[in-house]
Amino acid sequence: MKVSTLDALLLFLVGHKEMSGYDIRVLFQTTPLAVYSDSPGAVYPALARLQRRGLLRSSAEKRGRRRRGYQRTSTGEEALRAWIAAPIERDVLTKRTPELDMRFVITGEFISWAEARRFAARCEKLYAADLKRVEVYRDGPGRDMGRAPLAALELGVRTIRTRLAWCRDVVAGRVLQK
Amino acid sequence: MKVSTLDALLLFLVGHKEMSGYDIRVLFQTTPLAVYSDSPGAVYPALARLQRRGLLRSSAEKRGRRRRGYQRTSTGEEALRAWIAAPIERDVLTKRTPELDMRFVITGEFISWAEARRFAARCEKLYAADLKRVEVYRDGPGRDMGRAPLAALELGVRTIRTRLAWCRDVVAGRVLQK
DNA sequence: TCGTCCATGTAACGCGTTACATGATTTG
DNA sequence: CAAATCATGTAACGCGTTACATGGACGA
Repeated sequence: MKVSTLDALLLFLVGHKEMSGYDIRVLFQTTPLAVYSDSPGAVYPALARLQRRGLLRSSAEKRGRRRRGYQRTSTGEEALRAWIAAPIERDVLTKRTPELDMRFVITGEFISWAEARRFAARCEKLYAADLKRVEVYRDGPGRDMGRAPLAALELGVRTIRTRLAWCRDVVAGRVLQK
Repeated sequence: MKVSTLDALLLFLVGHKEMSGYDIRVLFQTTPLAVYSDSPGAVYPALARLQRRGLLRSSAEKRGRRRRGYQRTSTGEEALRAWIAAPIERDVLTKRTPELDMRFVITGEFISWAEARRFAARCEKLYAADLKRVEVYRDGPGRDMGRAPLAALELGVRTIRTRLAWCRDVVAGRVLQK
């Protein structure tokens, strides 16, 4: 059962503690980690889709209140575990980093910190390869670029270095010291 | 005349040198700077839309060949200049960085390197403010987060620091030395 | 009861994705 | 001429965006 990143995030949040669409919207407005839209047109349909697919279940009405609380089903848990265990696609590394970060967080909270470290270790290897590739491009076909593209490429290199170093620090347990 | 980031990139590319949809697809496949999809279902409709809006013009058929070469119209140039001159939205800084990088490159190539530096200077100020905001969050409500979210937040901080330092280097002319 | 939050939803629209369908040109 | 490659397009689908609609809860 394949799910999107937003789906996975919703499955994670709702399983951790019963939540309503409104709760999620508030959460998305107030924490800097959630990169997702808090607009009703994004959240409510996403929840409804997950319910229709059987990954979520909703307590229709609690105490006569008109508030819809969602919980994760066992099928939903399977889907979430599958999402966490999926291989890391290359383009996620540099082009969809928020997705990668989200996955790290969910892995750490839903599975274990140790598993999150293993995830970081895998990313480290991929970033190391990626860094080489970009540097090769910069020193090869990148030669005849203008100043602005070259500078942007340099930013790309630095960004990968930053993320690579962070992975190493997570693996080595150096990341929460300071 | 409002245009998307992809629109702006197409307007830039096509004005620099007459290009076909296929040329653009090949470019998107081979350069690491272009974050955009090279799928025909993305490129051709985008070009067609721009032509329908009068921002691009196409030489129907060159020498009986069935290749559609696009050029920028004067309206298209206006739209591109407007896109470059637009204010920098906050969420672009951290949530849609490829867009920001693209804008830096286009500014440098289409206007001037000096203008690109001014753009970097504006980003620098915004990043400095952003860094403070995220650090405040980390030391405030971020206190009661788990290890993984905290580590992700740390990555966020480092990423902003990297981009901030890059902006400073661009402004100071230190970015292409080494 | 009137306004103001809380809370959920829906409709129109744009756009990207995947997949398929061609036509034209080159190469063997 | 057949096969590969160049080059353009379209159709179905999913999903996010903006904007609007609704309806209960609660205080003044």
